Amino acid sequence: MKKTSINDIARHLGVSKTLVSFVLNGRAKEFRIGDDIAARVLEVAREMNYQPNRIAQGLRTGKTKTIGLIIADIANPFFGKLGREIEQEAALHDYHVIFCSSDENPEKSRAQIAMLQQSQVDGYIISPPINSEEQIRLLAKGRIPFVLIDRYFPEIESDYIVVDNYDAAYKATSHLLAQGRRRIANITMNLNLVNMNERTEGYKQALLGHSIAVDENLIKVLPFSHDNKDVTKAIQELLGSTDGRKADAILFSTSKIGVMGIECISALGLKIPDDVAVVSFDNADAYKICVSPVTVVGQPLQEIGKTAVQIIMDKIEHPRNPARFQHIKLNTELIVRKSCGS
Amino acid sequence: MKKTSINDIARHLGVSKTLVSFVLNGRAKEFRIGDDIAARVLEVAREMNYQPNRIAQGLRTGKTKTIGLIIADIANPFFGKLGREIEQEAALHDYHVIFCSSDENPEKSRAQIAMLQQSQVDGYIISPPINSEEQIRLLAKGRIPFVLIDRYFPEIESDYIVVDNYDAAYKATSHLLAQGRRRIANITMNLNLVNMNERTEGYKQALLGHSIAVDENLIKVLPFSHDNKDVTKAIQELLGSTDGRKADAILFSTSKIGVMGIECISALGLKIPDDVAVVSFDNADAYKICVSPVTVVGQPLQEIGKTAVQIIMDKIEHPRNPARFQHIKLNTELIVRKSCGS
DNA sequence: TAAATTAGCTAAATCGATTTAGTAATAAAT
DNA sequence: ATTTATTACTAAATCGATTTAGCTAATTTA
Repeated sequence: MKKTSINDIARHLGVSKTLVSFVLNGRAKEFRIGDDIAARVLEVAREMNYQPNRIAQGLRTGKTKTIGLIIADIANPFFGKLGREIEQEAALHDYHVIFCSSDENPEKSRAQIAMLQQSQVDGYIISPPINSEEQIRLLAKGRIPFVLIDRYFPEIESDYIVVDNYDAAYKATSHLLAQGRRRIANITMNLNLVNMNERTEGYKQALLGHSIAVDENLIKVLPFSHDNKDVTKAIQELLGSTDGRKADAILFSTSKIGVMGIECISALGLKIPDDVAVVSFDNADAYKICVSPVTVVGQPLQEIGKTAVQIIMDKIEHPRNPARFQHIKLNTELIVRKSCGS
Repeated sequence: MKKTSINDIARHLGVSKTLVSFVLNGRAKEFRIGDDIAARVLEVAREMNYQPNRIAQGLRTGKTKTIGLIIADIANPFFGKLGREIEQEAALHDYHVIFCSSDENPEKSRAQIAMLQQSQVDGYIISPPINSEEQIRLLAKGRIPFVLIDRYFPEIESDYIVVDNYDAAYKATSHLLAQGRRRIANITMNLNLVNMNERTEGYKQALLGHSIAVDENLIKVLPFSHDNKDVTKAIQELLGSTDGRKADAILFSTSKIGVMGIECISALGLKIPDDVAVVSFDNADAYKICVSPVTVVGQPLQEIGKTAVQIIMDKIEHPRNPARFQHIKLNTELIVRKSCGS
């Protein structure tokens, strides 16, 4: 049972495949195809269950109706939710998306971009790992539409959609200060990532704004591919000593770190918020049912995803020369729960 | 800066594109291409940064090196993790994957399958919604490789990979019984899904096996697209009355329901495990940092994902006629934490 | 009535690869 | 010296669409 092609329909009706193509593309009027034969084509196409071959269309038109998405890890709910929004918005434009998890590894992302290029995707949405500047620059040269999300490279001209990380961390830290916390720690990861860096900057400025000196010992930067051990060590150093703990509050810069961190805090037998207050980036499900539900910085995932797709679509449909780049910075929302005291 | 094609290389070297194709496919020896010219081709290909056009290859060879994945929701960590495993294993075979979230909606899944067919994917991995039997049957007729995961249709001949849901629920329920619980409830969703049905069957048989009658009032079947309200209602009915609660334990059949459920339990001011013991399917992150960490039924996601891809690859590479179908049933692991008492 | 226009359709090129069938030149065998 | 093999390569068909250029017959205009 081979698939029906445009040729099969043409042969079946004794007309040219040109005619069939015109009709199926809804351009019958434009090319003065007779009403009766046009109707017959549609009818036969349905009868024979004709499905256009997108690969063939793609070869001829240069459009695959596919966008490539590179994120750190689709198993991470933050990216999962983002991916879902992107998939949904893309579907509205009759596009589908190839998901690639880079693990924040520039070598992986390089290989993934290459593969997506070979597959002739029409556009890319990328959350670029550090040290992937060169790949991105190359992409830009290739004139293939792309948007960066979550982070960006200040030195590269491109479209990007991010949240106001500085402001978000500033708000979160201020909230902790307002609850009377003074020795506020920050656990984050590789500060070469702009977004992480901005978060820590916002945290520092909030402290300074309230006339509190920044104590570098309270800032724990985890190695890139962190795991439970790294988090445990950081928490130990901040809260471990029995006589007077170093910190009375922690700002987690990602939910992956935060979830592990809270696990450690519980393991140490400490209570949130009594022994230590907690705020985290990203509104993970886990935070809702936590020992004491965690106050978080919520990101507008739907808007990020939707806008990213829309920018890509716009670039695909209206290739501008020279390009004008959109730099979109969205606001976050501090969702107050119980982890900072009442 | 247009992309380099095989023709460009051929022209540049004054040879035929046939020769170039042979060399680039590593079939130089096979077709007796001279060593020197073969070396030159490779050299020039690198210099000109040649990237094969997979779309063109796909059209000619009929292989797109793409597999389509249809799951309920990529934002759901269960499917996110599964998707990640599938992506990873596929990459090993130089395949990539198009993700589609069906929301358990058969109409969506139908449209997604159609789109994937048009895109000529080489194979499908599908977690089929209820009432999608007809689509699956059609796929089977089309001779395109596919595997079902998480659930299957007993009446359709196909490959599938599932876990032993009956056994998993039996073990989980037995564990609750062993902790002295007697009024054990089950909150699940649409029982037309085989996997959900098997879970509830395992639950019932465990009760009967311990000479406890099944009380249908303790089994709450949530509507298909359930949300917080549905869960709240179920929990209310089970635990709401102040005088003597109906249930002293709950088995949640999915983590999505379970996480919401625990939120409700907390909202009612009840304590786990003192007021009610809890076991849930799926080892969600949230369960690790819960008020009292939740005992769960862990599924072998890596094995499911890996095996699914391997079966698809095998079918793509060795199209068998007549087909022989693999029915794989994997074991689960009961991960005991604190939510059932000590 | 001849020229110009329009309606309705088709042939063939094209996208970028793969693959079959073949050719020309040289070397080996008879 | 002729036939046969072998070596090194190429022309052209093909996959399934889109699209340009053009053709014929009927109709309108001059």
